[in-house]
Amino acid sequence: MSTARGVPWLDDIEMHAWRSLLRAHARLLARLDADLQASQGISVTDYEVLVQLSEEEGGSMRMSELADRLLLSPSGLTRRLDGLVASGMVERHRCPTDRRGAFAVLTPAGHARLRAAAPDHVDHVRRHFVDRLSRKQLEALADALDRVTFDNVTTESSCP
Amino acid sequence: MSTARGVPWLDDIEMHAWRSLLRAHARLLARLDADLQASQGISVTDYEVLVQLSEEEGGSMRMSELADRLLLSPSGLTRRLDGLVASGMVERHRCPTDRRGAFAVLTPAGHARLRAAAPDHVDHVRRHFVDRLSRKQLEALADALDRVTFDNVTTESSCP
DNA sequence: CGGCAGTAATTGCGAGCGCAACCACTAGCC
DNA sequence: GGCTAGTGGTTGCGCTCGCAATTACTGCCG
Repeated sequence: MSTARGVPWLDDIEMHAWRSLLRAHARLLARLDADLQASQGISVTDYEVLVQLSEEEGGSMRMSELADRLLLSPSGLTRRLDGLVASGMVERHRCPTDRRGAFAVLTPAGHARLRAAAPDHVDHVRRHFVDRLSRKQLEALADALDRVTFDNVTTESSCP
Repeated sequence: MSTARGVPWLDDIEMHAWRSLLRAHARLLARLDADLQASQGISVTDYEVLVQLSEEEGGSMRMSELADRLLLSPSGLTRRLDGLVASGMVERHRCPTDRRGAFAVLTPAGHARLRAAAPDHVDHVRRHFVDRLSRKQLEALADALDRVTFDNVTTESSCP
């Protein structure tokens, strides 16, 4: 069976894979967010900011770089950082060599908050995701999903 | 290496699988939404409503049932339907046997809109997702993701 | 029958995010 | 040097969504 344009419809297996991806993502994120909020009073998105910064030398990263890693738009990051700055976990520093630019810098308080929350979050991710899959399944999952992501950057590539 | 609570940290493979899931979902949805919006002027979320209704006998479904299938909260669905009703693709019908309830019903115009958009959307899903994976990979993906979803319903289950 | 707990859908409100417009600044070209 | 194109980050605005409160109704128990 084909669509009007000759494209074959999705069969059961294809549809199943597609819907499973949507469902797994939605439920997993909702669950992890609820769990971390309940046990540590911090959202997963804020937590991810702290993680990214902590992985960088000096706990410091350019805004644009940080936005890329968090899959966030520049404006989204600006406002997310506002909250973290307000609660003293991150500071903004002007870039000395390019005065347009700014760094997000992890404060000692932010680092402490991350260290306090990390064990719980890792535990949640294990319980709801990692520990439900075998080693081979994890590798296969990552491989398949990377194949999907590859070349799916949002940059327009319309060459007729 | 373990966290303070004795939970082992995620190793490279575990972390890779986890981040790949987040990235694949984010990029894929952004891409499909942009593509369908560009080619058919309809959002993927609106499209999904039409799909769910069309799969039901008479193109009609209870609000709560529809919300579940779309992974949407009741209030979210109410407002999403407002838009579709305003553009004439869906109607609300009161339930005759239970006057609290309502049905969302696909109109002929909504059905036509769906038929017009479906080939394009299926094509996009194929190009960015399904056709990038082998049959075995699709099955493995669905299986792994279902294992993650299983029992991850948002219902609280806190029994000490 | 009368009251009351439970349920279906909607509405008020606020959080989070992206796009487009907007500074502030850099860099290249004359 | 001065002008212009381009870049990094922030702000105005609007959209989507979830939670909590609300409305309208059902169904049960006395």
